[in-house]
Amino acid sequence: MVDPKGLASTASTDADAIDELRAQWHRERPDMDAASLDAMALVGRIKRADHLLSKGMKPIFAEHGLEFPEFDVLATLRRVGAPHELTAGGLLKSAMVTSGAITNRLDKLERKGLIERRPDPSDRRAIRVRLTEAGRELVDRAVVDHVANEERMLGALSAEERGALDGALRRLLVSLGDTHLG
Amino acid sequence: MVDPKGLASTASTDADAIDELRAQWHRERPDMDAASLDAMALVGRIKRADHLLSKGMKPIFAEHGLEFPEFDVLATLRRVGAPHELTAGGLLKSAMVTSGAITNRLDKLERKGLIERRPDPSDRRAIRVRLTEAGRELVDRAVVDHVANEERMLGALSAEERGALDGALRRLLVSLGDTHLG
DNA sequence: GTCAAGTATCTCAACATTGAGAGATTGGGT
DNA sequence: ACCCAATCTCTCAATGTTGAGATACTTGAC
Repeated sequence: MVDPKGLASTASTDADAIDELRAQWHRERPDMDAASLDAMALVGRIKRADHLLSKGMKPIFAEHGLEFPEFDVLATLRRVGAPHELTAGGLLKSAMVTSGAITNRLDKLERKGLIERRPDPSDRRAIRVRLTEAGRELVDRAVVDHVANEERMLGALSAEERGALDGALRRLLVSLGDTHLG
Repeated sequence: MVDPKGLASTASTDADAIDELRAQWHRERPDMDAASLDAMALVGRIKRADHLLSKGMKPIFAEHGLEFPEFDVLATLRRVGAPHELTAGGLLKSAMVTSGAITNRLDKLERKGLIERRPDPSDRRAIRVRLTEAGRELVDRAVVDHVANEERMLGALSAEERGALDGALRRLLVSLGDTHLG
């Protein structure tokens, strides 16, 4: 078992699944240098963290009769402010999915009466998607439970650790060009 | 526009899409406290980082005729070492997907001649999945390009930043119980 | 030994997404 | 005015995943 971070004497640093993965690659492919393995480990940790956090969110959304894709649309409409309206294209870019996925999400939400579609008065190719009263009430309730759950899942990290993590991720995102929602 | 990190005077810190999202929520729901918004932002950054990194990996896998799910299985078998063999259950736990997904992945890889399924001699419920020679050669080639690409995508971060990010993510993962691959 | 509970894999329907493409509309250049 | 490229949304087949259930086998308690 390698100790890539040189922290064997630091009792507070426990190993995670990715340390195991890195050690396996190091044993099997000793030709890969440390920087490569570190990159692989970091990307792997981001993926696994996303996976576990997403899994932990599901039950909260389910309590409100939603799944993440639906909540994502409702929350996007909610946070742009009254009249809680965007075009399908605006939603698409914010959600980072393709147009087919947005059509599907809107169909589901429309059937539930949480959003309405109306023609865009200034561009007849576009539609305007708007939260219904029921939709606004639901997302306003759901978001409170959702963020409380997120805080709970991050509970093991101190404010300093969260700040460091957040700052480094912001720099990564900026470098990947993720500078705008729409 | 809020400045949640108090870094307005630090010219080197650019805003990303999540800063925009946070500002929108702050304006629309001033009742949500800073810690809640910070948690939402951090989780959002992890999700967006995963999404962008995953998207950036696709073309590399495609160059080798693979998609991520297939590469994931091949890489898991490769890194356990000779004879590059695991049960379907072992693969399932490492990949964090359900049994149906693993069956599907193995079917595809078997059709391509990259893995073989044989009965487990010591447990007749189980199957042993093994890299073929073609599978081992392919994954050994693909992994080199893959990690080079990962390094490239992380290129904007200094070694110190990567270390801080990695360390904080490890602590998060450990706190979420992600301590073993299998 | 027998039986119940647990485990390993596969099957299958439901669902979300992608990616290519169609249809309608817009807008700039000529 | 006209055209052509770009834009906006929807459609649809293909793909991958989940989650429940079926089947076969193993294990431990009695």
